[in-house]
Amino acid sequence: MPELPEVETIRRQLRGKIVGKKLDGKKIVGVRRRAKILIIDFSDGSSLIFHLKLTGQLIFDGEPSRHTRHVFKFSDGSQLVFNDVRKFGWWKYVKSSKDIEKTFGPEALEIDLKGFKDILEKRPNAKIKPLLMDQKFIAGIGNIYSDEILFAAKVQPLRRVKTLTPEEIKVIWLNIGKILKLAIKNRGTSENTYLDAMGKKGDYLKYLKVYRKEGQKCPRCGGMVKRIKIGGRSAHFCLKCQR
DNA sequence: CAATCGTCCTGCGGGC
DNA sequence: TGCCCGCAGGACGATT
Repeated sequence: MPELPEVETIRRQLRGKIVGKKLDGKKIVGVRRRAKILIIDFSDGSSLIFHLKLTGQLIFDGEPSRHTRHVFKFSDGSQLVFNDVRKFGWWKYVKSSKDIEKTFGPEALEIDLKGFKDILEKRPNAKIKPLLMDQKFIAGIGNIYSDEILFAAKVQPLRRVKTLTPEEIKVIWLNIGKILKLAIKNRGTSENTYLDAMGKKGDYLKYLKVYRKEGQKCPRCGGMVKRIKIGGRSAHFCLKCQR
């Protein structure tokens, strides 16, 4: 499912392909990302925005299939194919993307340690995993990367914010940057249906340590990886080395 | 008021 | 082999 690294991968690939082209007569001047939203900007200030949700794909010059929801055709004959098996994703044209952009918290890759500490202080009773996935709190992290970030930080997903030590907070913050950047470098995680804008799978799957590894041995300590439900969503963590 | 639950949707895998 | 059931999940609205 497309989280920050996957959408960022698509953004970088698309930028090189479509900036300068025209869509319905409007000139494309940029391709941006905010949280998990992809934004195509036009010269008149309007934008086309996309949320890929769980199974959305945006493939440049892709071949339409039975899961294709829309094909955007550029004036030079190239096209952008929007596929979505589960139909949770959406796209819309807006006069301005400002309103939607301000509904999100700070970008996960832009917040500094002090800023991270400051926002954590506002939610002392929250469980850390759902909080990392709350887009109004911090933008871009979903189920896969929240599990992986907390594993790297050796922190259990159920830990309450107020019980975290300053050192643990720092290590969580460090790993938000480290893991998201490494995932971008690998063009994301193709755990299920995700494909990048070139129609290729991402390579981060091989780096996953706990996500969907229930019952397997922890690669760090040999302990058991467990899956639990937190607020109806699955969370994976090592029983032994995550505290 | 924050946390949880139901909802949207389809493909897949487990169980029999 | 085939069918049924349950599960997966982002985000929003409703509910507790």
